[in-house]
Amino acid sequence: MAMAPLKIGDLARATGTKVVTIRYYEKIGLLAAPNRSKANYRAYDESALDRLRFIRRCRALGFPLDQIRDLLALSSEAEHPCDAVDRLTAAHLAEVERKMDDLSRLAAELRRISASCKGGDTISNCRILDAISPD
Amino acid sequence: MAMAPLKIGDLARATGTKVVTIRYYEKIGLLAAPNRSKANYRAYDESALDRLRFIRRCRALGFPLDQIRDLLALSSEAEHPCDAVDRLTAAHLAEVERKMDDLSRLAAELRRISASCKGGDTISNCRILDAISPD
DNA sequence: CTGCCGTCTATAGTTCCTATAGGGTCAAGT
DNA sequence: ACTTGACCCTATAGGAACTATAGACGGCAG
Repeated sequence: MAMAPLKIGDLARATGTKVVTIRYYEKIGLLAAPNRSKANYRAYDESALDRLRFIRRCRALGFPLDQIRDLLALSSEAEHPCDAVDRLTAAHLAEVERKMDDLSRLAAELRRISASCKGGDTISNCRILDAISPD
Repeated sequence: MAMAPLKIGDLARATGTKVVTIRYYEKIGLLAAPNRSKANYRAYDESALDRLRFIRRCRALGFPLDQIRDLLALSSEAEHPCDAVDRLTAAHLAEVERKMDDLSRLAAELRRISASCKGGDTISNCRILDAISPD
């Protein structure tokens, strides 16, 4: 037995996405057009929820929609040729690791600022510009 | 003695930014308008390079320009009132930590895909959708 | 001194949303 | 049955953050 289908607003609330944004993703083919209810309302199932959640989190991490399309393709085409998958995952993995490095440096600096703030009532030496890949 | 000033193209190459984007950042006040050479070329110094590098990395991490403005303000105004700094850093830190979590889940899944790929010549079960905060 | 590349300003187009207008649907209350 | 309010629909316009293009000048290598 299937669960009660989700309306677009339910999906929006569950993922922190605006309703219009969901319709936009459908229009550009990132989300499949779902079945419609009698009243012509979009009726989603759980898999749409997973997919949308993934898209939104990737967006928040700075991935453009094209790259997200790539990543999603990895999940839906089981018979991908292996070398293509490898190239794609390796490239994305490298980027993800770079981002994690940058974030951890930024986090460290934010913590430092916050700590130096606890002492007095102003801060005086902020090295936030050095925080990310001083390279 | 000062270094030879950087032209806009040098800055672009050094930071992986398009020349037009740098001019755009200047126009919206994110980057200060630099001195000009005799030929009316923009002449940058090292500090512009640091600042631009920071901006670009933050953008790649999904921070909007407004938040980047905040972060940069933390570095330039030494006499920030402490409670405001604290609120700002705490909010950014929480977001940074969330992003790191998501990225590490994504990295793990990308590694898993890559590993399962090494064995055969196609992949069959991809759980990339579960990769980010299965929540 | 002639290419050719880099810079300049200014404007139009692209991506990824976001807001608004104008209208239909539905469950609850009266 | 009727209305009120929260939801849904399509369609279009606007905003943020670029990106591409046009048209003109600067500068330096051959």
